[in-house]
Amino acid sequence: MEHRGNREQGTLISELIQGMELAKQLRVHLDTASSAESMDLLVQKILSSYEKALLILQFSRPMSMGQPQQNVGATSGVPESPLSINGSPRSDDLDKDNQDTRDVSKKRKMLPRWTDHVRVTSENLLEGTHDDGYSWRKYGQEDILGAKYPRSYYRCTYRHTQDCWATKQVQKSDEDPTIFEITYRGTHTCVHGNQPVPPPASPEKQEYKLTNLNTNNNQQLQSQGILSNLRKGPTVNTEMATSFSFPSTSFGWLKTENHSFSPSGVLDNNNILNSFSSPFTSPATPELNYFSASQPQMNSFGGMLSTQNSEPDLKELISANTSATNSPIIDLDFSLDQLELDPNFQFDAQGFFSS
DNA sequence: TGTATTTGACCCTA
DNA sequence: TAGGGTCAAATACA
Repeated sequence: MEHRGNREQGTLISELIQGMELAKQLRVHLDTASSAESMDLLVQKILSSYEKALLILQFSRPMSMGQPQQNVGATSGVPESPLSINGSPRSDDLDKDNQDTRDVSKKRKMLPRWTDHVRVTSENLLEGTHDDGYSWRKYGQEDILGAKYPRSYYRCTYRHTQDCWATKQVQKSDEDPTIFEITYRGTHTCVHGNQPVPPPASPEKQEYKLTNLNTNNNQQLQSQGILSNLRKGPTVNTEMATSFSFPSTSFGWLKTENHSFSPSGVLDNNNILNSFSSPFTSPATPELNYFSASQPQMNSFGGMLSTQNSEPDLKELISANTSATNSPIIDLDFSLDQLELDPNFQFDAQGFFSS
């Protein structure tokens, strides 16, 4: 099944690339005012390629991409109690279906993820002691290859009692030991936090992420209620910077006196982040983090196909997005960096995939 | 196959 | 006794 999925991915990529190339040719034809017949032929080829790609997606979804329970988990950050099926996730008598469920529970790559950088002061030198408004229980610590300091793993204290699947990883920065890099995964669904617990990202917002990341129009964001939903972030007593889990392009946010956040200078004036109004509150919900993390080098495909995005995170993002929308590209798991999309080629995520 | 992540058992502490 | 940290082992993933 794995091999079949890989083969389908390869075919899918080929079809999409072919479609893109044909679109490029069509553009050349348009520029040179070629005959209507040749352009019509190209259009037919393009449509054919994308139809094939969509067919591949549709047929492969039930097998390798369509794991509804996984999608639900990705949407809300709360897998549907995968561990409670047999009592123990390590049971060797798990049948195949349960094996799939267990896969969801183990490395929950689908969960939205973002990273805080917390500078520790004399007031809280102990790692992980900063108050981010939630109750955590440490469940592991591991030395990470190439890192000076071990990484600690925390999960929500109320995982079992309230089925809250939020986790975080805390690791001391190699460069600056006074900074702890805290990576959050999933959103809290428990009600024990010091702060109001944000509801899981709604499908509408997830859809918004997919289709509107290529806009740097602050007014548009506000009109859709996105900015107004910004929640005050972790209440940390320390100087704190927040960045996001697009490793190669982490954006820094320096906390200011009034507990708001401002760009730390990584981004230039053309960046989408500067289109947000200031003061900017700490990202607290994944969807907003991904908004902030959307790349300055925007291009097509809803603005998410940045060459700077690391592939795993990009796949995460896409999965998170699509899982909430029942889009045909659910769990699309191909190497996006193989696709060199023409900057002028406009994917209309909604229109394109809904036909 | 090596590494990262998660689990459950065990222990400590308030 | 409940809650949290430590640790070895299991497991997923690249």
